[in-house]
Amino acid sequence: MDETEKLQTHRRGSGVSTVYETLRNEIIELKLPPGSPIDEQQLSDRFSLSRTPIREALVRLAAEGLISTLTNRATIVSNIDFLGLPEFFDALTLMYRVTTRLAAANHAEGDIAAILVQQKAFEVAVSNRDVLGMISTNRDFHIAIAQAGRNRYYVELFTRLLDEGRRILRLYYSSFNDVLPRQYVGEHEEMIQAIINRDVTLADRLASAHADQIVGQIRSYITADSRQTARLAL
Amino acid sequence: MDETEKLQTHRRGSGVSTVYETLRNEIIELKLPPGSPIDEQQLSDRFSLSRTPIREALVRLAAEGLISTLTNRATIVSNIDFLGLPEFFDALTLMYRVTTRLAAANHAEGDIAAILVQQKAFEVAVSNRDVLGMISTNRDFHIAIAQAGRNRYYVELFTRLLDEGRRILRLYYSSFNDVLPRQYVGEHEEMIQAIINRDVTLADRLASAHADQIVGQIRSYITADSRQTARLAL
DNA sequence: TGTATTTTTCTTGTCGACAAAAAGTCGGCA
DNA sequence: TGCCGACTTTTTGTCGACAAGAAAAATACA
Repeated sequence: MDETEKLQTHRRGSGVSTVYETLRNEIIELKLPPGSPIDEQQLSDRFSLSRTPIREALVRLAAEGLISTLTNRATIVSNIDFLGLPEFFDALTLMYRVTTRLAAANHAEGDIAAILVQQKAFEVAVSNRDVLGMISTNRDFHIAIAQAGRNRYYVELFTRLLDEGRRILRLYYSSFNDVLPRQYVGEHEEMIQAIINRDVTLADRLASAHADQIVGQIRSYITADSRQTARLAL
Repeated sequence: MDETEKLQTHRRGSGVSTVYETLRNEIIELKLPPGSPIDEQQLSDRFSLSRTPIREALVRLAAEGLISTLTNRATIVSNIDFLGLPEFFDALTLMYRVTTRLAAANHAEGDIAAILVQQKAFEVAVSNRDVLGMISTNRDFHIAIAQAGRNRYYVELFTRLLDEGRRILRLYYSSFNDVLPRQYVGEHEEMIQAIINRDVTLADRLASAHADQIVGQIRSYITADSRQTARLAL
């Protein structure tokens, strides 16, 4: 780490949040890969803070499941649990459906505009073939929808799931081609229209199909047979 | 607080968990009512610990939303958000359904036994007219079902929702009569049978009805018209 | 040379103290 | 008497240091 994070003095109380958010981002963006050890002393030097606020930030990350702390031993970035993937897909699909449904039912003044902003950003990322941008703008788009649904419990769980999804997708982002993302743009537009029309049933159906698409795509990445010798004639 | 919590020396690392769990229980059981201030110094004395581990426990509680911390100012037990109750009911109902469904689909060796243990405890609480016991054993029963469903995301959210529900119910526990709880015993038994038979559809329907019951009951408590002068002839 | 045991080192968990921020208090002034 | 500003007190956020536990290294022994 060659970057000296903050040289100027922090405002009292802002330290923990800064550390928390910075580490959170680095974990989700795989800048800190799963399994990598977290050294408190090192972070203390990096942020020019005592170990106490560092520790509080780590406790918050641990509560979110982003890091795992072995008592009295090391603390590491949580591994991606491939065995738990079916559970993950199930919950993700349910949240896609529920949030889109609720958005159609509950959206109010300004929600649509917020959703459109994110959709626009997603479109730009797609046309730029900016794969990492697609992953993160797609997340923002769906969170905007969730927020329009006005249920903080769903928003919170969905955010966690989408961020966990970002970690997984980052592993395979080189596998992205540009045909599926273009399809997503269209699906997003359909969902927005259904939400505007307050067509709950259609919103649900579209979200469900959309979720199946994404889950299917992730599945195909993971199970992709990358053996170069597979087609070898013997 | 006349209770001296722990006089003997703690095992290293066990301190935070102890404080966390103790406070968590006291918050959920309304022993620490919503809005009551949390004094770090006081807790430090009570648990015979430095303020550092106390603080880490508080950070965890804050991450769960059980306490609210005003930066540089006070930290208090979170208020029960009555305005957010519709969201709460919606999420609670969904989790009732999803967990019972999954339990019917995924339960394995030993799960049923664990569920029956909790159901037995609930029955005992009901026949003893132990209202507080009913509230907590009912929670344990449904968490046992959720665990049989094998989805950690749902288990986690459901646990949070049920515990938040315990706080609310405690406020009205004096309103409990013994007719509804007896009905719950029957409904629980039906749900168990559906799970054993792996009848997903029936499990879903029963859970849905059960959730409606409970939500309706809480609603009736909250909106109960307790004005003594209401029937006064004028 | 391989294994068991002790020693060292490193990291984490805990502590007491200090500093900053806010609330509360007191006195002055209109 | 009522309001405003400076001072005091209280509580939180941060710090540097120490102690315990575990891993790694070094040593002793078969």
